[in-house]
Amino acid sequence: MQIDELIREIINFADLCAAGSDPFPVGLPGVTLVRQRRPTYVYPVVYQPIFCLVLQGEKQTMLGDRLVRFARLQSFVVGLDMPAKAQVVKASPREPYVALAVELDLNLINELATAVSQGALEDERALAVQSGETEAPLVDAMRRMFDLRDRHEAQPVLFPLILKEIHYWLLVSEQGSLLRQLAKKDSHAARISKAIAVIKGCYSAALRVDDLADVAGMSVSGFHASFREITGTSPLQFQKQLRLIEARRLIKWERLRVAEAAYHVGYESPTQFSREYSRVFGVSPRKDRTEVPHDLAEPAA
Amino acid sequence: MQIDELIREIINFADLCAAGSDPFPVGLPGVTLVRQRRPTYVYPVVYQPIFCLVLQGEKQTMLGDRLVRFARLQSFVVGLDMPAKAQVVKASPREPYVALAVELDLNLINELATAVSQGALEDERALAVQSGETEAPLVDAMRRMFDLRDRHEAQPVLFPLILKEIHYWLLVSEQGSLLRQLAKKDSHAARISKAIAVIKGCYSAALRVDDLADVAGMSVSGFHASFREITGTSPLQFQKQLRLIEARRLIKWERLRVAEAAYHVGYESPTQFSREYSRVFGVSPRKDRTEVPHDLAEPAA
DNA sequence: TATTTGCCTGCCAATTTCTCCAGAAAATCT
DNA sequence: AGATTTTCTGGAGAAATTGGCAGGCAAATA
Repeated sequence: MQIDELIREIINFADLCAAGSDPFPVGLPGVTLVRQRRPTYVYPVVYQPIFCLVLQGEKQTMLGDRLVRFARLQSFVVGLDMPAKAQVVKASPREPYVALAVELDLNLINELATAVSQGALEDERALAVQSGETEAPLVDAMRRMFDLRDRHEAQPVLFPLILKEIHYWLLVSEQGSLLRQLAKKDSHAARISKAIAVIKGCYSAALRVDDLADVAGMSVSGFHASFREITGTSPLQFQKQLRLIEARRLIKWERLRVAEAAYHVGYESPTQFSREYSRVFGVSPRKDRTEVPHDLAEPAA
Repeated sequence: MQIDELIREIINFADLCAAGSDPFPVGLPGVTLVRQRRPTYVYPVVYQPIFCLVLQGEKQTMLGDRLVRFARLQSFVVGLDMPAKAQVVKASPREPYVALAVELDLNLINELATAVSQGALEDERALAVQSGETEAPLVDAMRRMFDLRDRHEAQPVLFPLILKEIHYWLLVSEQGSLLRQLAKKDSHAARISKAIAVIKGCYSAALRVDDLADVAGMSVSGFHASFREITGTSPLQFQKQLRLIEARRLIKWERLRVAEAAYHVGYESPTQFSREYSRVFGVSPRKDRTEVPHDLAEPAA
């Protein structure tokens, strides 16, 4: 079966590039391969719009109050920039967690959507992260895309085509509900997306929820409800996550002092910053700064 | 008249067991006798499905915004787990408030309902607590049930029969509208009942009304409306009552510290907890903890 | 006497609940 | 079928709840 072929192929490739655990590029723009030899702790991430096909092992992510789990041949589609918590739950050196991811291009989605949507689209429940079994044509397209990685002469021509094809299949797949919504002007999803862009754009600035609702063109309460429905969190929590994740980066990798990091991401009181930091990461910022940065991979609890 | 007989009999019995004011068992499972020698303050209770026949004195209960009053030979039927406020308003040492109560078994109700409902049931207005004059066969059945209390040899055979009979009469009585509705799958009452089960099951967890509505299979606004119609209160108030009543128990009887009690019943901020507690009980939690627990019975205001 | 601890109160912004209403859908009647 | 009534849904907006924080008080502790 082609699928097993793809899996074997990719896993071999991953073994060769034993570069480590962080996602690493495969030679195609926007395409990355993720591999983990061990279950990990829960770690916070910021997703971008992405399509990720799990080939081996299992992973779960938490969006606010929601928990989704992905196993072999399942996949997830993220349609929005989203902070989340992820955890690889099944992985071993013999059988590591392996997944192939492609960044999505929302412009491309919009473009395709106009061509696709004849029938009036139903209002489906659209979540920021959709998951489920991967439809066969998608797996196949991913395989063909992956095969392009060292056909340098073919890439410039074929890669855009396959990318477009993947976007198409996603758009019409079951998991594509959010993408379809996003393409629809004035849908809730599209409005929330606009608001999220604002939050991301200035996450270190003081944020007034009223203004966001305004940007989205919704009532404050309606905005809250939709926001939660789609992202699984409230606007403020969303922003807080972004802030803290960035702060952590500043602290662990840029070695900023705690207070500096706090101010940098928009906190006015280092006290408050410290409290929230500890609550989210389980470690105080001071500690994170002191300790040597280490690999994500850890024996699972 | 047989009724007077029953009353005299029970009152005598109650005098014998001068155990005090709390409801006390009469030797039949699920059957209790309530006696109060004095009017009481308003006190919060959590009803279970129950049928309660008032024999002497008067009592009133408040469900949210509704006030119902029960006097001699009136009775009330509670079909749902319901927090409420009760108050004995007419009682004296010479003529105490006396009532006989039987817990109801909703499974039994369902069972009987299928046997009973030939005619398509009308949609009647169904309230969580129904009250009114007690129909004669019911009083009679209650009398016969009460007489079983010391016929230990007859109990195993006759008690289930009488219980069933009582359920039957309730189901067809005027006060049985809620019971009839509950038995009907997909009725509003049945849906709300499901939601209430959820609330009760985890009243100390963060609860989202959207989800409750989901459980009930109704729109949020429809859910609100139905919930209020049946219970006389809103979902949040309902949950809050449960929380605070439990918290009060923890504070007065288990002697938990205020903050602990707050966390225990699901508040994340003792501040807020304290505020609400005072509002509902008229006394700050601190005070309730400090003061010696005392009897419910107090001279009425 | 000074400090600490536990709690209450007021204030603020965020979040959620809840009412109300218009339009859609379903049921009922003609 | 078509008309009418009833019921339901979804959304806006007002109102309430919530949690955080600062200030204060009073009892317990040092």
